Amino acid sequence: MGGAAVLTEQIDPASDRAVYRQIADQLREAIARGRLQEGEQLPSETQLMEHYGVARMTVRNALRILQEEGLTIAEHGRGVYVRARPPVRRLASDRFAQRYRMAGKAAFTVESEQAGATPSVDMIQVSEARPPGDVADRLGLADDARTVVRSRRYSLDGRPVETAVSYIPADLARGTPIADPNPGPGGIYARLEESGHTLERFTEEVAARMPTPDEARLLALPPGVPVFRLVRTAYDNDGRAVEVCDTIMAANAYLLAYDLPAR
Amino acid sequence: MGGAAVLTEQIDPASDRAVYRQIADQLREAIARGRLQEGEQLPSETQLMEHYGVARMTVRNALRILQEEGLTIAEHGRGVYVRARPPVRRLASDRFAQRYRMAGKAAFTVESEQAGATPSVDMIQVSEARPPGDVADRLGLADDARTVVRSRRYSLDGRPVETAVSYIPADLARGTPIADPNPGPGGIYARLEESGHTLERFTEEVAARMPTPDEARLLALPPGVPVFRLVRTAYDNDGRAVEVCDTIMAANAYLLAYDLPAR
DNA sequence: GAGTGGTCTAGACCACCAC
DNA sequence: TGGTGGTCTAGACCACTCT
Repeated sequence: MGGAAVLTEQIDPASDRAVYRQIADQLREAIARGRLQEGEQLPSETQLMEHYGVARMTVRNALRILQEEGLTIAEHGRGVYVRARPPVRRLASDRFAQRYRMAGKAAFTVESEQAGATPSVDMIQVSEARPPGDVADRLGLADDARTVVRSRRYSLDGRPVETAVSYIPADLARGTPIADPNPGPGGIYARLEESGHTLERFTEEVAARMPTPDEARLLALPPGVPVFRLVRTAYDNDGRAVEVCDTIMAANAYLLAYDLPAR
Repeated sequence: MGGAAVLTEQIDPASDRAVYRQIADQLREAIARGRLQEGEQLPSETQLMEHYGVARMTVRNALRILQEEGLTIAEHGRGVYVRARPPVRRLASDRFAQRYRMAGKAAFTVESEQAGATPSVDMIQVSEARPPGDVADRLGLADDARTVVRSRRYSLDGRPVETAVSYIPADLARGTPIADPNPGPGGIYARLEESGHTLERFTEEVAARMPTPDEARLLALPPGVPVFRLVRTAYDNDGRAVEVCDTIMAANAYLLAYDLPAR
């Protein structure tokens, strides 16, 4: 049994608006007004067909729209449900402050503990390779320079939320714990500082788009959820770029917070 | 005539992967490899049906996937095209610096001129009303306090890119140019500073999601393009929140850049 | 086994666009 | 006028979930 109680209105066949859009409008309205609650099941396709007197494809087109908007999630063999919003992590702009690194904690650990969730990391891969052109530019390296490439996936309470690929110039990383899968307490930023590259500032560039199929798979993204692409560059106290981190984040799991001085 | 030259591969009927996904994969691959260039027309539905030997709905399902991913755009009566990416505006974190306001320019004007585009503003509405609860919280106001509400839509070279709604506590705005549709040179921030509220810092909170139908209409968003929701709070030199600005931005038109100190 | 959504077929008529 | 995509019908078979 689905939420058939919401099936009250009918279609206006004289309307210019396509039938499947009218059905989507009515269901969207029911969700917005709370007549369909988070996690609640929508009427089944069969119920919708019978109520509106339309073919199955028309119903499916309506349901597809809601799914594209990120409002619902279809579960094969079970039904269509109002999507429950995952807990959102708020990333504060001081999350790379030195005081956190001093405590021997990596940024992701700090953020997760503040949010009361259990962090985990998997799919760790470390290699040495030529970086993409835009990364080489950000690092101020020649196109054929080599970098240590660290990629990994972060999860919260077992749910994947973000993938990240870091590029560190090979002359800074080669032969140090930075080139090990486990770089030790405080992460690679702590190692960079120990080797004299005190971190002075970061820049972040934030974009948003729909995920590629690979990204959707790695982050277990349901349809209708975009991703943030966040590219962070770390600079040391000589003004040298010492790391570029290219991150893909499930946009429904993050709120990015920044402080801007006005002067 | 569409880009029928890309129709080389066939479907593997023995594969577990659905036929429409295989077709989508092949077309996506052609786009990624540049065999289908930006702005180029894809093979028509008829051509795809004949080449793969499938029904029209199967072809349309494949094309819908690409559209959801933001890769293509269908134009009724013309064809399906590889989406051309609009020029991206990079928003730097110093865009509210006082030196720009001193020159009598509003932030959007400054950004646009840097990008070499012609800015315009329409749908300007100014009213006085109770703000939403989260806005009242950010402004440190009681729930029943009143604010001047300024909403508008920004366009670049005639293309809408962003809508914004500003909330200013009524005691700061009432009876000043801030409550006029045209607040004068430098915008409302200049007016606030003239009345003694020197701006000290801003906070921005950035989220991304798929647009509502209203947002898609106002921003003329094609399918598969998410929006940024950016909520900015302005604080004066007494630490008082003097404005909250709630902005919806076409995510394919913006790149947000921030500086983070490492201290 | 009954009910759900996922995939696919084979048609139909329509609205829009370019020639 | 012919080709394009947009909408809709009426079926079919399948995979998955729950009981």
